[in-house]
Amino acid sequence: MSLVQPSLSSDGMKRTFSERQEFMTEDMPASTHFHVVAGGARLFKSLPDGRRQIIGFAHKGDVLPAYPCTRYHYSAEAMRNLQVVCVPAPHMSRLHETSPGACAASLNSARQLLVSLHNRLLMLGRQTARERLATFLLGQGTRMGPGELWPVDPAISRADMADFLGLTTETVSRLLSAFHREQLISRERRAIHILDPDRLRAIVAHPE
Amino acid sequence: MSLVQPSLSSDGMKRTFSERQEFMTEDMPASTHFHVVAGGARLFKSLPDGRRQIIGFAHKGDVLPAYPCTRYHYSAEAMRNLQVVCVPAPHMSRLHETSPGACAASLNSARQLLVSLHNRLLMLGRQTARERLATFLLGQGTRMGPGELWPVDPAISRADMADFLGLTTETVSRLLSAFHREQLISRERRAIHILDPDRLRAIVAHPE
DNA sequence: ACGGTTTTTTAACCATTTCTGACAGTTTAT
DNA sequence: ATAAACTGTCAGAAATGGTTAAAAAACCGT
Repeated sequence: MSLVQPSLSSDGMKRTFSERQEFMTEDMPASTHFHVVAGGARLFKSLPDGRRQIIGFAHKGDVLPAYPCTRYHYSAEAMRNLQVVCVPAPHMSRLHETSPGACAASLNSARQLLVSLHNRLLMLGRQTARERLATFLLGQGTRMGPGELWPVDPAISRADMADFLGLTTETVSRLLSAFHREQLISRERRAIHILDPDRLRAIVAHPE
Repeated sequence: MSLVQPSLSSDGMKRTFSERQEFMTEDMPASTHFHVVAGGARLFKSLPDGRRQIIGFAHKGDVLPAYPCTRYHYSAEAMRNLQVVCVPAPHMSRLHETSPGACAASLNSARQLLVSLHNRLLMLGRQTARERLATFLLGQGTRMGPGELWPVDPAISRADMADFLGLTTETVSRLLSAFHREQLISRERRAIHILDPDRLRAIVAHPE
């Protein structure tokens, strides 16, 4: 999600969380940054009645910063096993004050995030369900690098996709079936593989 | 939108744009940052078929940064008359390298933006039209400060609201009428005033 | 391998929101 | 002053996506 900052791993407390463990919640005092060392996490916000929006996924190398607030403003939950290094907020602040490079790296990472969030605003506000899912699949596919048949992380459930895309699980399921019928993807168990990235890209660019 | 950085106004070229002038486009090389001195701007992304999503509005004091990309990734258009100071990207980079304070200020501003964008993801992905409009009105109202009867900037058209909220002008129009019937807001010409912020907040928190 | 639980898929139906088109009110141009 | 253009409002038809319900598939512990 953000840029790698290897210097962080050296100090700070290492912690491990198991599947589904919520290690950061919206009302928790924001005292430490989390640097993901292994595994993944889903980041989300919820409404009082249970509606959930996934903000993004964090992977190895990403940093979940304690934003300039007294409390975190989203929650984070471990996917698979998760290893993080906790960096105390004051420690990070000191680093930013003394090392311009570190601060610039954080700024760069924050701005990368802004760019991707702007794209997601457009997606959630103006794209159809079909376009959103195609975008999502392509985005996930590129994460894994080319030549690997474009798999989607099997730890991401239909409910996760729905909460990421602002849809319901039923709609996601329906569209995946449609994509399968159209030979755009293949499905075996939970695993999804992209068969025809070009036609998926065409869906994103100009809807039918 | 972002935090004020008064040091920027001192140098850099001052430019003025008139109503509706698009001074920044998605495919333009990102060579300068814009520091808003007076007036306002709408920031948006568009799809090839014309669908538009407003990313946000920029007001006096806000900085529109050239993100770490070769091109801007959204467009910006003047509302009313707009005065900006253009700060060349290399100049800003140098400032960030030499002054840790300046870099920290930019980082802080970027992170503030991230927080508000996360909230907007939740809004666009999971809230109803009614909740979105109530949220928007309250957000606009607080901009102006309390005690002023909570006006909404009349330069923001129905189409702007729709493109900000991921709705159509008709839906916005209908909901404004509904809010008016329910005595939540008053309307005279284009001007909107919030009459009952508490009940609007109730709509945001728990829908009916 | 078995039984129970959870997740995913499918289908029928429904609702919110969009789309289309018409009209009224305002502003701008002639 | 009148016409033209734009913006906002309203109403009905259409559609996308949500809701509900149930079956099928996958998963898990024993």
